[in-house]
Amino acid sequence: MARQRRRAIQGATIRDVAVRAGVSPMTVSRVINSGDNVRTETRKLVNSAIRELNYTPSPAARSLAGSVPYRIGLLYDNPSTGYLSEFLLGTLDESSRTGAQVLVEKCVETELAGATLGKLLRAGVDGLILPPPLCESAEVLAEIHKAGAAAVGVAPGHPSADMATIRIDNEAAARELTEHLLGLGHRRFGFIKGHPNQTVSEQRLNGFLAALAQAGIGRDAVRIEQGYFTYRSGLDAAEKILDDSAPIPTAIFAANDDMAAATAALAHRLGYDVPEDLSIVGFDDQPIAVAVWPALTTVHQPVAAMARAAVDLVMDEIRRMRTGIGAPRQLLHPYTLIVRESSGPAPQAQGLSSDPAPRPT
Amino acid sequence: MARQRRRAIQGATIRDVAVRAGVSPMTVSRVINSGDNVRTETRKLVNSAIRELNYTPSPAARSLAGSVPYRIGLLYDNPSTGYLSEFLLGTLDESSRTGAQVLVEKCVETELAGATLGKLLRAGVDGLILPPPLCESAEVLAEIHKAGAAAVGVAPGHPSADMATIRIDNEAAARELTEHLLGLGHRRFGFIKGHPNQTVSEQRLNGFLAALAQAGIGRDAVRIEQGYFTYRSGLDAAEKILDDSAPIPTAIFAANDDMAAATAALAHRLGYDVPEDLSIVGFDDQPIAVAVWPALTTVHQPVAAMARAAVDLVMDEIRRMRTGIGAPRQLLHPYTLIVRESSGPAPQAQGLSSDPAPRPT
DNA sequence: CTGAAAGCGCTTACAG
DNA sequence: CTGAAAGCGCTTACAG
Repeated sequence: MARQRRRAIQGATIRDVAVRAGVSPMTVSRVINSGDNVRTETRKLVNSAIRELNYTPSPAARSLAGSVPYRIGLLYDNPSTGYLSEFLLGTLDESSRTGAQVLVEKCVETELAGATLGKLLRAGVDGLILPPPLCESAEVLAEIHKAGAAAVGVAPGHPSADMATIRIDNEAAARELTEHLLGLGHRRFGFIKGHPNQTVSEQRLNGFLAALAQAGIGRDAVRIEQGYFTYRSGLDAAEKILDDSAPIPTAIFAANDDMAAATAALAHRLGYDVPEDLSIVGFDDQPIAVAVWPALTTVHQPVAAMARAAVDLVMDEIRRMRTGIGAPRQLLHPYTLIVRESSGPAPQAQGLSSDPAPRPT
Repeated sequence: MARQRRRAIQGATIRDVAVRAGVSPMTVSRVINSGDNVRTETRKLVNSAIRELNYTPSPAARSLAGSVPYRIGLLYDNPSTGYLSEFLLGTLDESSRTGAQVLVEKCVETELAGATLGKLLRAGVDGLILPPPLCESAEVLAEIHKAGAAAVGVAPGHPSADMATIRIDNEAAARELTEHLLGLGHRRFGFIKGHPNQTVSEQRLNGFLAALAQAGIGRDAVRIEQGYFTYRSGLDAAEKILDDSAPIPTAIFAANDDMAAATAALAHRLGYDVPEDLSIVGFDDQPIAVAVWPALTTVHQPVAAMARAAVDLVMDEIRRMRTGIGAPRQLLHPYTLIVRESSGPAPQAQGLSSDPAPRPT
């Protein structure tokens, strides 16, 4: 009779919550799943019991009991491995915590996004997480909408009426980073743009230009080149800026860290000291930012946290699609300016330098 | 009464196997877990029933019934982001499939591995997955052993009596890659070693040297430099090889792709054509191998598959630790030689070239 | 809107 | 060496 079973080391179970809230386990189940068919008052009671007990449903039990599990698709399209690894870190963390099942699929070519997406949908995916640049692919979004699946876009340019989004304020961040450079006395700039298929590229440029405009610096003191977020493209763009300009800028703002790292590498090759002769700043705070020397001044984008939020949000969205109530949520995450060694006082910082740094050989 | 429950889409259950074998589910459970306390004949019966029904135990049910859920820790120490992202991809995939809970923790400094590990153990982790180089950290392994936790080492140098391991045959792969170069007529080589804290570095070198020895090529035709698996270290090593050698080698084997990519970049900078003047090969087949131009000839290491196997294996190990029966499993995964554009016929391949490529400027 | 019953597939703890 | 019973934490399918 007295079968002793060591109590799971875990924490509270659905029964504990039920007892605490004075309802049946069934009602708790309803609250954590759809929230539907439960009186508002009851739901509140249950929710606070959940919070007090710090209850998390057991994924194993859930999946065993045969609830249609939350099947989430993560469709990605060749972002940098630095971004991807941090994104996956956050996803793994949160999916483990919540017991969500995540199917990952790489979209080999953007043109094939539709096919890859179809594969996920056929696998029974209820919702999708779309990191950049897929979050802005009209084709992908249309397909998802058609299939009636939930979606969360990570780092799109703008909030959306059709899907939940998680973003940072790229324009404000770029402005702040530029103000940092202005504060160091820089007055002649280079800017390497991001890939044109992402709105954030434009926003980072806009923030940069806004800061310059506010400081009264004319467009003739700025050399802008197109990049595509890759190291290679950064190298090409930096080459154009550093080879053709006379005098060269005293600071270059690259729209991401990969391109900033490439710019630093090229600057060294050309014999410039960073930041003595040339300050360089990036964006994103990816691993490469501290892997290079000097470490890059940049804007930290909380990629892992955004991925964690995406997992939660897509589960919310799946529930929302099932109940049909509410609108997709739009989250704004905080960014942080990270000042490291790649930015320093402008050379001859007596205002508008008329004495450009000599071009070494 | 007639409660219809949709039968799990899955396949056979433990009961199906029991019926087929004419035993109770309990006996089947014994067979799949320890194999102990079961008559040899009975075990055979059960095993063939398992095979015929293609039965796989449900991880969710196991974890639920076992009351102690499988909590797995993934401790990593700063591998390349390319490796990490692929590793996480595999981990996410398999943990999602099996319902295992994975806690990921980055080990900021190798010296602090103990502390980070303690954190995971306190969080109730039953088993650990250790990607390189932690799989070879004596301190970490001792700590795990002391805590009585299960462990799986991914890509250590050798099988281990104390933990399960998943490896590829690095020496054979390096030999095969070198034979590819020999087949192209190369007779003067450079080799960039991997980080000395990993046995695989040594094994890749050994495989390389073994192939040369077999081809009757003396050590004087080989220039070996130390690298540390990073792009930066590859640059430094390549510089030594290409700056100081006269004549330069016609082929350079870098112990991973990052260093091979760096070598290619330096070669271009110095005005050499790859593979016209110089063939370059890497190892691992990470994303950077196809991101650079020319794409790298390399050895594909199935990192994602190894990570998936690690998740399964650590669950096996956790069960094994609980039952105390059996020995840790040692898995060997297949590698694949991938020939791309960075390797080609040796210049003036009329045997031992006495007419070295001119050094361009 | 809410709950009692049955069951998901497996294991632990007993009893032979 | 083997099995019947109870239970892991949750959900589905009913019944109110």
